[in-house]
Amino acid sequence: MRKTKEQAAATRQRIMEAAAVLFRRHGIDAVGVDAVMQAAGLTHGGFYGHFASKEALVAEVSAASLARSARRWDRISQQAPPAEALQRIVGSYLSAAHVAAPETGCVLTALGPEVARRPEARAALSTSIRDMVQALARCRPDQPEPAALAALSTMVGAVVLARLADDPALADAFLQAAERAVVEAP
Amino acid sequence: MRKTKEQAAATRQRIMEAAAVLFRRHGIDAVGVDAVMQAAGLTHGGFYGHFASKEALVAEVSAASLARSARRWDRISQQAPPAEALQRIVGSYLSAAHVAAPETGCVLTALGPEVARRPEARAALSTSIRDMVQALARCRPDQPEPAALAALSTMVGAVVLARLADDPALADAFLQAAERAVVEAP
DNA sequence: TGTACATCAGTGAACGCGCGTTCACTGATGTAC
DNA sequence: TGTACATCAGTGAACGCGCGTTCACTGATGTAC
Repeated sequence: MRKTKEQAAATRQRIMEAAAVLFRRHGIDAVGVDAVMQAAGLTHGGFYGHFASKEALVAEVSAASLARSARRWDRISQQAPPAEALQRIVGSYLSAAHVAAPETGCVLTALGPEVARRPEARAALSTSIRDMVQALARCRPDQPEPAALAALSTMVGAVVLARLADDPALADAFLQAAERAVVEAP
Repeated sequence: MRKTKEQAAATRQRIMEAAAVLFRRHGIDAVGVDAVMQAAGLTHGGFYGHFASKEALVAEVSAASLARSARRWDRISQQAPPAEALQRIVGSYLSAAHVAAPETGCVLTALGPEVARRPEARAALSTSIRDMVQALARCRPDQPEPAALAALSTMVGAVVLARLADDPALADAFLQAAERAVVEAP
Protein backbone atom coordinates (compact mmCIF):
# COMPACT_ATOMS: atom_id res chain seq x y z
CA MET A 1 0.00 0.00 0.00
CA ARG A 2 2.89 2.36 0.54
CA LYS A 3 3.08 5.24 -1.94
CA THR A 4 5.79 7.62 -3.07
CA LYS A 5 6.22 10.89 -1.20
CA GLU A 6 4.88 12.64 -4.29
CA GLN A 7 1.86 10.36 -4.42
CA ALA A 8 1.12 11.02 -0.75
CA ALA A 9 1.28 14.77 -1.35
CA ALA A 10 -1.07 14.35 -4.31
CA THR A 11 -3.46 12.38 -2.09
CA ARG A 12 -3.42 15.18 0.47
CA GLN A 13 -4.21 17.65 -2.29
CA ARG A 14 -7.07 15.44 -3.47
CA ILE A 15 -8.53 15.35 0.06
CA MET A 16 -8.38 19.14 0.25
CA GLU A 17 -10.03 19.60 -3.13
CA ALA A 18 -12.82 17.18 -2.25
CA ALA A 19 -13.36 18.95 1.08
CA ALA A 20 -13.36 22.39 -0.57
CA VAL A 21 -16.22 21.37 -2.83
CA LEU A 22 -18.24 19.45 -0.24
CA PHE A 23 -17.97 22.07 2.51
CA ARG A 24 -19.07 24.88 0.21
CA ARG A 25 -21.88 22.79 -1.24
CA HIS A 26 -23.39 21.33 1.95
CA GLY A 27 -21.91 23.33 4.83
CA ILE A 28 -19.11 22.31 7.17
CA ASP A 29 -21.11 20.48 9.83
CA ALA A 30 -23.08 18.58 7.20
CA VAL A 31 -19.95 16.96 5.75
CA GLY A 32 -18.16 14.27 7.73
CA VAL A 33 -14.56 13.10 7.48
CA ASP A 34 -15.92 9.91 5.97
CA ALA A 35 -17.68 11.76 3.13
CA VAL A 36 -14.58 13.80 2.34
CA MET A 37 -12.33 10.73 2.19
CA GLN A 38 -14.82 8.80 0.08
CA ALA A 39 -15.01 11.71 -2.37
CA ALA A 40 -11.21 11.61 -2.54
CA GLY A 41 -11.35 7.87 -3.31
CA LEU A 42 -10.02 6.73 0.07
CA THR A 43 -11.23 5.17 3.30
CA HIS A 44 -11.79 7.36 6.35
CA GLY A 45 -9.07 5.82 8.53
CA GLY A 46 -6.26 7.36 6.54
CA PHE A 47 -7.47 10.90 7.17
CA TYR A 48 -5.45 11.41 10.34
CA GLY A 49 -2.24 10.60 8.54
CA HIS A 50 -2.76 13.83 6.60
CA PHE A 51 -4.55 16.15 9.05
CA ALA A 52 -4.52 16.53 12.84
CA SER A 53 -8.30 16.89 13.05
CA LYS A 54 -11.37 17.84 11.04
CA GLU A 55 -10.98 21.36 12.44
CA ALA A 56 -7.46 21.56 10.98
CA LEU A 57 -8.81 20.43 7.61
CA VAL A 58 -11.53 23.08 7.74
CA ALA A 59 -8.99 25.80 8.52
CA GLU A 60 -6.56 24.73 5.83
CA VAL A 61 -9.21 24.23 3.15
CA SER A 62 -10.93 27.55 3.86
CA ALA A 63 -7.63 29.40 3.79
CA ALA A 64 -6.46 27.71 0.59
CA SER A 65 -9.74 28.35 -1.22
CA LEU A 66 -9.84 32.01 -0.26
CA ALA A 67 -6.14 32.46 -1.04
CA ARG A 68 -6.90 31.27 -4.54
CA SER A 69 -9.56 33.95 -4.98
CA ALA A 70 -7.18 36.55 -3.55
CA ARG A 71 -4.40 35.54 -5.95
CA ARG A 72 -6.73 35.84 -8.91
CA TRP A 73 -7.86 39.33 -7.91
CA ASP A 74 -4.26 40.29 -7.29
CA ARG A 75 -3.20 39.22 -10.75
CA ILE A 76 -6.08 41.03 -12.46
CA SER A 77 -5.60 44.22 -10.45
CA GLN A 78 -1.92 44.35 -11.33
CA GLN A 79 -2.21 43.52 -15.01
CA ALA A 80 -5.29 45.43 -16.20
CA PRO A 81 -5.87 49.19 -15.91
CA PRO A 82 -7.88 50.11 -12.77
CA ALA A 83 -11.34 50.59 -14.25
CA GLU A 84 -11.11 47.48 -16.40
CA ALA A 85 -9.71 45.40 -13.52
CA LEU A 86 -12.58 46.45 -11.29
CA GLN A 87 -15.11 45.59 -13.96
CA ARG A 88 -13.60 42.14 -14.48
CA ILE A 89 -13.39 41.26 -10.79
CA VAL A 90 -16.84 42.56 -9.92
CA GLY A 91 -18.45 41.22 -13.08
CA SER A 92 -17.49 37.63 -12.43
CA TYR A 93 -18.15 37.83 -8.69
CA LEU A 94 -21.63 39.29 -9.13
CA SER A 95 -22.65 36.80 -11.82
CA ALA A 96 -25.49 34.28 -11.94
CA ALA A 97 -22.83 31.60 -12.45
CA HIS A 98 -21.16 32.42 -9.14
CA VAL A 99 -24.51 32.42 -7.35
CA ALA A 100 -25.39 29.06 -8.88
CA ALA A 101 -22.08 27.37 -8.02
CA PRO A 102 -21.14 27.97 -4.38
CA GLU A 103 -19.04 24.78 -4.41
CA THR A 104 -16.43 26.44 -6.60
CA GLY A 105 -17.10 30.03 -5.54
CA CYS A 106 -15.92 32.45 -2.88
CA VAL A 107 -15.57 31.01 0.62
CA LEU A 108 -16.81 34.26 2.17
CA THR A 109 -20.24 33.88 0.61
CA ALA A 110 -20.52 30.10 0.91
CA LEU A 111 -19.22 29.67 4.47
CA GLY A 112 -18.73 33.16 5.96
CA PRO A 113 -20.82 32.88 9.14
CA GLU A 114 -19.83 29.24 9.67
CA VAL A 115 -16.13 30.02 9.47
CA ALA A 116 -16.57 33.09 11.69
CA ARG A 117 -17.64 30.73 14.51
CA ARG A 118 -14.52 28.57 14.20
CA PRO A 119 -11.49 30.33 15.69
CA GLU A 120 -8.91 28.20 13.88
CA ALA A 121 -10.47 28.68 10.45
CA ARG A 122 -11.32 32.32 11.08
CA ALA A 123 -7.69 33.14 11.87
CA ALA A 124 -6.53 31.38 8.72
CA LEU A 125 -8.65 33.65 6.51
CA SER A 126 -7.50 37.09 7.58
CA THR A 127 -4.48 37.49 5.28
CA SER A 128 -6.53 36.65 2.20
CA ILE A 129 -9.29 39.07 3.23
CA ARG A 130 -6.69 41.83 3.48
CA ASP A 131 -5.23 40.80 0.13
CA MET A 132 -8.66 40.99 -1.51
CA VAL A 133 -9.28 44.44 -0.04
CA GLN A 134 -5.88 45.51 -1.32
CA ALA A 135 -6.59 44.21 -4.82
CA LEU A 136 -9.87 46.13 -4.91
CA ALA A 137 -8.13 49.22 -3.55
CA ARG A 138 -5.70 49.15 -6.47
CA CYS A 139 -8.73 49.49 -8.76
CA ARG A 140 -9.78 52.79 -7.14
CA PRO A 141 -6.87 55.26 -7.21
CA ASP A 142 -8.98 57.92 -5.45
CA GLN A 143 -9.71 57.10 -1.74
CA PRO A 144 -8.78 53.45 -2.22
CA GLU A 145 -9.20 51.92 1.26
CA PRO A 146 -12.77 52.86 2.26
CA ALA A 147 -14.08 52.25 -1.24
CA ALA A 148 -12.48 48.80 -1.30
CA LEU A 149 -13.89 47.83 2.11
CA ALA A 150 -17.37 48.95 1.08
CA ALA A 151 -17.06 47.25 -2.30
CA LEU A 152 -16.13 43.88 -0.80
CA SER A 153 -19.01 44.22 1.69
CA THR A 154 -21.48 44.92 -1.10
CA MET A 155 -20.19 42.03 -3.20
CA VAL A 156 -20.32 39.47 -0.39
CA GLY A 157 -23.76 40.60 0.75
CA ALA A 158 -25.22 40.60 -2.73
CA VAL A 159 -24.17 37.01 -3.43
CA VAL A 160 -25.49 35.84 -0.04
CA LEU A 161 -28.82 37.58 -0.71
CA ALA A 162 -29.02 36.36 -4.30
CA ARG A 163 -28.65 32.78 -3.02
CA LEU A 164 -31.36 33.39 -0.44
CA ALA A 165 -33.83 34.96 -2.86
CA ASP A 166 -36.25 32.29 -4.07
CA ASP A 167 -37.24 34.44 -7.05
CA PRO A 168 -34.55 34.53 -9.80
CA ALA A 169 -35.64 38.07 -10.72
CA LEU A 170 -34.96 39.29 -7.18
CA ALA A 171 -31.61 37.47 -7.13
CA ASP A 172 -30.66 39.18 -10.37
CA ALA A 173 -31.82 42.56 -9.04
CA PHE A 174 -29.45 42.20 -6.06
CA LEU A 175 -26.54 41.40 -8.37
CA GLN A 176 -27.24 44.25 -10.77
CA ALA A 177 -27.85 46.86 -8.08
CA ALA A 178 -24.67 45.77 -6.28
CA GLU A 179 -22.62 45.89 -9.47
CA ARG A 180 -23.79 49.41 -10.25
CA ALA A 181 -23.13 50.54 -6.68
CA VAL A 182 -19.60 49.14 -6.69
CA VAL A 183 -18.53 50.19 -10.17
CA GLU A 184 -20.10 53.66 -10.03
CA ALA A 185 -19.16 54.41 -6.41
CA PRO A 186 -17.95 57.97 -5.66
CA MET B 1 -48.72 17.14 33.34
CA ARG B 2 -51.41 18.56 31.09
CA LYS B 3 -51.24 22.33 30.62
CA THR B 4 -53.71 24.99 29.51
CA LYS B 5 -53.96 25.83 25.83
CA GLU B 6 -52.36 29.20 26.65
CA GLN B 7 -49.54 27.51 28.54
CA ALA B 8 -48.89 25.17 25.61
CA ALA B 9 -48.72 28.14 23.25
CA ALA B 10 -46.30 29.84 25.63
CA THR B 11 -44.16 26.69 25.67
CA ARG B 12 -44.06 26.68 21.90
CA GLN B 13 -42.98 30.30 21.97
CA ARG B 14 -40.26 29.45 24.49
CA ILE B 15 -38.94 26.67 22.23
CA MET B 16 -38.78 29.07 19.30
CA GLU B 17 -36.97 31.74 21.30
CA ALA B 18 -34.43 29.22 22.59
CA ALA B 19 -33.87 27.92 19.07
CA ALA B 20 -33.53 31.43 17.64
CA VAL B 21 -30.67 32.19 20.03
CA LEU B 22 -28.91 28.81 19.76
CA PHE B 23 -29.08 28.56 15.95
CA ARG B 24 -27.67 32.06 15.48
CA ARG B 25 -24.98 31.48 18.09
CA HIS B 26 -23.72 28.03 17.08
CA GLY B 27 -25.14 27.38 13.62
CA ILE B 28 -28.09 25.20 12.68
CA ASP B 29 -26.37 21.83 12.30
CA ALA B 30 -24.45 22.33 15.56
CA VAL B 31 -27.65 22.60 17.61
CA GLY B 32 -29.74 19.48 18.19
CA VAL B 33 -33.40 19.20 19.08
CA ASP B 34 -32.26 18.03 22.51
CA ALA B 35 -30.23 21.22 23.14
CA VAL B 36 -33.14 23.43 22.05
CA MET B 37 -35.61 21.67 24.32
CA GLN B 38 -33.22 21.72 27.25
CA ALA B 39 -32.69 25.47 26.78
CA ALA B 40 -36.47 25.86 26.83
CA GLY B 41 -36.61 23.89 30.10
CA LEU B 42 -38.16 20.78 28.61
CA THR B 43 -37.21 17.23 27.62
CA HIS B 44 -36.59 16.40 23.99
CA GLY B 45 -39.51 14.00 23.56
CA GLY B 46 -42.10 16.76 23.65
CA PHE B 47 -40.64 18.53 20.66
CA TYR B 48 -42.73 16.69 18.08
CA GLY B 49 -45.91 17.77 19.77
CA HIS B 50 -45.06 21.31 18.70
CA PHE B 51 -43.19 20.90 15.40
CA ALA B 52 -43.32 18.38 12.58
CA SER B 53 -39.52 18.14 12.31
CA LYS B 54 -36.32 19.99 13.07
CA GLU B 55 -36.47 21.35 9.54
CA ALA B 56 -39.91 22.86 10.24
CA LEU B 57 -38.53 24.48 13.40
CA VAL B 58 -35.60 25.93 11.46
CA ALA B 59 -37.93 27.39 8.83
CA GLU B 60 -40.36 28.85 11.35
CA VAL B 61 -37.65 30.27 13.62
CA SER B 62 -35.68 31.84 10.76
CA ALA B 63 -38.82 33.39 9.33
CA ALA B 64 -40.00 34.72 12.69
CA SER B 65 -36.62 36.22 13.55
CA LEU B 66 -36.25 37.95 10.21
CA ALA B 67 -39.87 39.13 10.27
CA ARG B 68 -39.08 40.84 13.54
CA SER B 69 -36.20 42.76 11.95
CA ALA B 70 -38.41 43.63 8.99
CA ARG B 71 -41.18 44.94 11.24
CA ARG B 72 -38.71 47.16 13.10
CA TRP B 73 -37.34 48.65 9.89
CA ASP B 74 -40.87 49.14 8.65
CA ARG B 75 -41.89 51.06 11.73
CA ILE B 76 -38.81 53.28 11.65
CA SER B 77 -39.08 53.98 7.92
CA GLN B 78 -42.73 55.00 8.28
CA GLN B 79 -42.37 57.16 11.38
CA ALA B 80 -39.10 59.06 10.91
CA PRO B 81 -38.24 61.31 7.96
CA PRO B 82 -36.26 59.46 5.23
CA ALA B 83 -32.72 60.60 6.00
CA GLU B 84 -33.14 60.10 9.75
CA ALA B 85 -34.80 56.71 9.30
CA LEU B 86 -31.93 55.52 7.11
CA GLN B 87 -29.39 56.73 9.64
CA ARG B 88 -31.15 54.91 12.47
CA ILE B 89 -31.58 51.61 10.62
CA VAL B 90 -28.07 51.57 9.20
CA GLY B 91 -26.44 52.86 12.39
CA SER B 92 -27.73 50.06 14.57
CA TYR B 93 -27.19 47.36 11.91
CA LEU B 94 -23.60 48.39 11.27
CA SER B 95 -22.68 48.61 14.95
CA ALA B 96 -20.06 46.78 16.99
CA ALA B 97 -22.90 45.60 19.22
CA HIS B 98 -24.63 43.83 16.31
CA VAL B 99 -21.36 42.22 15.22
CA ALA B 100 -20.69 41.02 18.76
CA ALA B 101 -24.16 39.53 19.31
CA PRO B 102 -25.18 37.34 16.39
CA GLU B 103 -27.52 35.38 18.69
CA THR B 104 -29.91 38.34 18.84
CA GLY B 105 -28.99 39.91 15.49
CA CYS B 106 -30.07 39.66 11.88
CA VAL B 107 -30.66 36.14 10.56
CA LEU B 108 -29.22 37.08 7.16
CA THR B 109 -25.77 37.69 8.63
CA ALA B 110 -25.81 34.90 11.22
CA LEU B 111 -27.27 32.12 9.08
CA GLY B 112 -27.51 33.39 5.51
CA PRO B 113 -25.58 30.69 3.63
CA GLU B 114 -26.89 27.94 5.91
CA VAL B 115 -30.51 28.92 5.34
CA ALA B 116 -29.89 29.30 1.60
CA ARG B 117 -29.13 25.54 1.48
CA ARG B 118 -32.41 24.58 3.16
CA PRO B 119 -35.32 24.94 0.76
CA GLU B 120 -38.02 25.03 3.45
CA ALA B 121 -36.28 27.76 5.47
CA ARG B 122 -35.18 29.66 2.39
CA ALA B 123 -38.75 29.92 1.12
CA ALA B 124 -39.92 31.17 4.50
CA LEU B 125 -37.55 34.15 4.39
CA SER B 126 -38.45 35.75 1.09
CA THR B 127 -41.33 37.96 2.24
CA SER B 128 -39.25 39.50 5.00
CA ILE B 129 -36.35 40.15 2.63
CA ARG B 130 -38.72 42.03 0.34
CA ASP B 131 -40.13 43.93 3.31
CA MET B 132 -36.65 44.97 4.38
CA VAL B 133 -35.80 46.16 0.89
CA GLN B 134 -39.05 48.11 0.83
CA ALA B 135 -38.32 49.74 4.18
CA LEU B 136 -34.90 50.83 2.94
CA ALA B 137 -36.43 52.05 -0.32
CA ARG B 138 -38.74 54.36 1.62
CA CYS B 139 -35.62 56.03 3.01
CA ARG B 140 -34.39 56.97 -0.48
CA PRO B 141 -37.07 58.87 -2.36
CA ASP B 142 -34.80 59.20 -5.42
CA GLN B 143 -34.27 55.87 -7.29
CA PRO B 144 -35.48 53.83 -4.33
CA GLU B 145 -35.32 50.22 -5.54
CA PRO B 146 -31.71 49.80 -6.76
CA ALA B 147 -30.33 51.87 -3.90
CA ALA B 148 -32.20 49.74 -1.36
CA LEU B 149 -31.00 46.47 -2.90
CA ALA B 150 -27.41 47.70 -2.91
CA ALA B 151 -27.74 49.08 0.63
CA LEU B 152 -28.99 45.77 2.04
CA SER B 153 -26.19 43.93 0.23
CA THR B 154 -23.57 46.25 1.69
CA MET B 155 -25.00 45.97 5.20
CA VAL B 156 -25.20 42.17 5.18
CA GLY B 157 -21.71 41.81 3.69
CA ALA B 158 -20.13 44.27 6.12
CA VAL B 159 -21.46 42.44 9.19
CA VAL B 160 -20.36 39.05 7.82
CA LEU B 161 -16.89 40.44 7.10
CA ALA B 162 -16.65 42.25 10.44
CA ARG B 163 -17.35 38.93 12.19
CA LEU B 164 -14.69 37.22 10.09
CA ALA B 165 -12.00 39.85 10.67
CA ASP B 166 -9.78 38.76 13.53
CA ASP B 167 -8.50 42.32 14.01
CA PRO B 168 -11.08 44.62 15.70
CA ALA B 169 -9.67 47.58 13.75
CA LEU B 170 -10.37 45.85 10.44
CA ALA B 171 -13.85 44.87 11.63
CA ASP B 172 -14.56 48.47 12.51
CA ALA B 173 -13.17 49.66 9.18
CA PHE B 174 -15.66 47.44 7.33
CA LEU B 175 -18.55 48.84 9.38
CA GLN B 176 -17.53 52.46 8.92
CA ALA B 177 -16.80 52.17 5.21
CA ALA B 178 -20.13 50.38 4.68
CA GLU B 179 -22.05 52.99 6.66
CA ARG B 180 -20.57 55.83 4.64
CA ALA B 181 -21.25 54.01 1.37
CA VAL B 182 -24.90 53.35 2.28
CA VAL B 183 -25.75 56.72 3.81
CA GLU B 184 -23.91 58.80 1.21
CA ALA B 185 -24.91 56.73 -1.81
CA PRO B 186 -25.85 58.68 -4.97
C1' DT C 1 -72.05 21.96 43.08
C1' DG C 2 -69.54 17.49 43.19
C1' DT C 3 -67.71 13.52 40.95
C1' DA C 4 -66.02 10.40 37.08
C1' DC C 5 -63.78 10.37 32.98
C1' DA C 6 -61.54 11.77 28.53
C1' DT C 7 -57.99 14.76 26.88
C1' DC C 8 -53.43 15.77 25.72
C1' DA C 9 -48.84 18.52 27.09
C1' DG C 10 -44.91 16.83 28.49
C1' DT C 11 -41.70 12.63 30.04
C1' DG C 12 -38.04 9.47 29.29
C1' DA C 13 -36.54 5.12 27.26
C1' DA C 14 -35.52 3.33 22.93
C1' DC C 15 -34.76 3.04 17.59
C1' DG C 16 -31.12 3.01 13.87
C1' DC C 17 -27.59 5.75 12.29
C1' DG C 18 -23.52 8.61 11.45
C1' DC C 19 -20.20 11.32 13.78
C1' DG C 20 -14.78 12.22 14.97
C1' DT C 21 -11.09 9.65 16.34
C1' DT C 22 -7.99 5.51 17.36
C1' DC C 23 -5.44 1.56 16.21
C1' DA C 24 -3.66 -3.03 14.79
C1' DC C 25 -2.81 -4.33 10.46
C1' DT C 26 -1.35 -4.66 5.09
C1' DG C 27 1.85 -4.62 1.63
C1' DA C 28 4.33 -1.85 -1.94
C1' DT C 29 8.24 1.01 -1.72
C1' DG C 30 12.95 2.86 -0.60
C1' DT C 31 17.19 1.61 1.59
C1' DA C 32 21.21 -1.02 3.54
C1' DC C 33 24.15 -4.70 2.80
C1' DT D 1 23.43 -6.03 -9.03
C1' DG D 2 20.50 -8.87 -5.91
C1' DT D 3 18.40 -9.68 -1.57
C1' DA D 4 16.55 -8.71 3.23
C1' DC D 5 14.43 -5.51 5.88
C1' DA D 6 12.48 -1.10 7.74
C1' DT D 7 9.25 2.39 6.46
C1' DC D 8 4.84 4.27 6.31
C1' DA D 9 0.44 5.46 3.17
C1' DG D 10 -3.66 3.63 3.34
C1' DT D 11 -7.25 -0.07 5.26
C1' DG D 12 -11.12 -1.31 7.94
C1' DA D 13 -12.93 -2.60 12.47
C1' DA D 14 -13.92 -0.52 16.67
C1' DC D 15 -14.51 3.28 20.45
C1' DG D 16 -18.00 6.31 22.82
C1' DC D 17 -21.23 9.60 21.74
C1' DG D 18 -25.01 12.48 20.04
C1' DC D 19 -28.17 12.87 16.35
C1' DG D 20 -33.54 13.06 14.70
C1' DT D 21 -37.48 10.63 15.54
C1' DT D 22 -40.95 7.37 17.80
C1' DC D 23 -43.79 5.78 21.38
C1' DA D 24 -45.88 3.91 25.66
C1' DC D 25 -46.54 6.38 29.57
C1' DT D 26 -47.95 10.13 33.32
C1' DG D 27 -50.96 13.02 35.53
C1' DA D 28 -53.04 17.71 35.79
C1' DT D 29 -56.71 19.81 33.43
C1' DG D 30 -61.29 20.59 31.11
C1' DT D 31 -65.76 18.52 30.47
C1' DA D 32 -70.06 15.68 31.00
C1' DC D 33 -73.24 14.07 34.19
